[in-house]
Amino acid sequence: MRTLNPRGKTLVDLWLASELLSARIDHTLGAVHGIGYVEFMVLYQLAHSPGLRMRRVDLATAIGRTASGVTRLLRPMEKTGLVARDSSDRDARVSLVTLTPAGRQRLEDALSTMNELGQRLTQSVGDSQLDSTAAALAILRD
Amino acid sequence: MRTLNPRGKTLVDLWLASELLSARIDHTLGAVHGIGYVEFMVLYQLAHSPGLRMRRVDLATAIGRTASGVTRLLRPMEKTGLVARDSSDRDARVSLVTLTPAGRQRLEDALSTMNELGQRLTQSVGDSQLDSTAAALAILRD
DNA sequence: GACTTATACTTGACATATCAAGTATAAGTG
DNA sequence: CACTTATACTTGATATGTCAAGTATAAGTC
Repeated sequence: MRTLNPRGKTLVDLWLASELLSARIDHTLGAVHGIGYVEFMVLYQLAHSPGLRMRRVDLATAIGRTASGVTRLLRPMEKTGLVARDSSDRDARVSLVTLTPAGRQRLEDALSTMNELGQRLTQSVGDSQLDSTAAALAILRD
Repeated sequence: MRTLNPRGKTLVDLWLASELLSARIDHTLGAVHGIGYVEFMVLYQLAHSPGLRMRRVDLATAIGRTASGVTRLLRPMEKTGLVARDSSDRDARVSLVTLTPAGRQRLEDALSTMNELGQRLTQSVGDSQLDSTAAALAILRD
C-alpha cells in the first residue's frame, strides 16, 4: 500500500497530538473555569490585541472559525459578561468584540491552569526539542 | 497581565496550527475525495491495524473521539461502503469495523493528496526542524 | 453458580460548528 | 453621482460531536 511521506505524516501526527491534547485541556478548563478551549482562545486573542478589542471577522480568522461560528460562539459569552459588544465609528458594518474586566479576570485564572497543563502534558519532551517544535508550529500557523 | 510560560504557549501554538491547517486539509479532502479529515483518519487507522479491522472503542481512542461519536461517524461510512461491520467470536459485545476494498481504494487516493498537502503546507519548515517536530508530536500523542 | 462490577456499544437530548443566503454598509468605477 | 462589487455580520438548515443513560455481555468475587 502507498504510504505517507514524512511531511504528510507530520500533518497526521499534528492532528492526532492536537486532538488528544485538546480534549484533555478542554475538559480541565471546563471543570475548573467553566470555559472551553475555544472560549479560552477568544479571551487570549482579545487580551493580545490593541485596545483589548477586535472585529469579529479578525477574531474568526485568528482562531480558525467562520464568521458565523464566531457569532454563535460569542452570544453566550456576552450573556455571561466575559466579552461585550462595541461599534466602530469608522465602519457601521463592524461589531467589535471587547474584553470585559470579568473576561480579563477569567483569562488570568485560566492562564495559570494552562501553564500547569503545559508543564504536565509536555513533560516528556526536552527543552530544546520543544523550542524547535514551538518555532515550527508558529511557522505552520500561516 | 500574567502570561503563558513556554510550555503553555506551545499548547496554544499547537492548537492554532492544527485548527488552521485542519480546516484547509478538510476542505481539500472533501472537495477531491468526498471525505473529511476525520474520515480519512478512520481509514488510515484501519489500514494500519492487523487484519484491517478494529474494535469501535479502540478506534475511538485512536482518533480522539468518544465511542458515541464513532457510532455516528461510521454510520454514513457503512452506507457508502467505505467500512463494514463485523462481529467478534470472542466477545459478543464487540462490533468490529473493517476496511472494505472500496475504503482501501479511497484511502490510497487520499494518501497522495495528503502527501501533496504535506509538501505544500510545510514547505516553509526545514527538514531537520520538521523531523524534530514530528518526533515531539509523536511523544505528545500519549 | 449467583451477584456485583466493568466493558462495548447505541440512543436521546443537546452543544457547537459549517454553509448558503440575506441584510446592511463601504469601496471601487464609469 | 449612480451602479456594481466587496465586506461584515446574522440567521435557517443541517452536520458532527458530546454526555448521560440504557442494553447486552463479560469478568471478577464470594
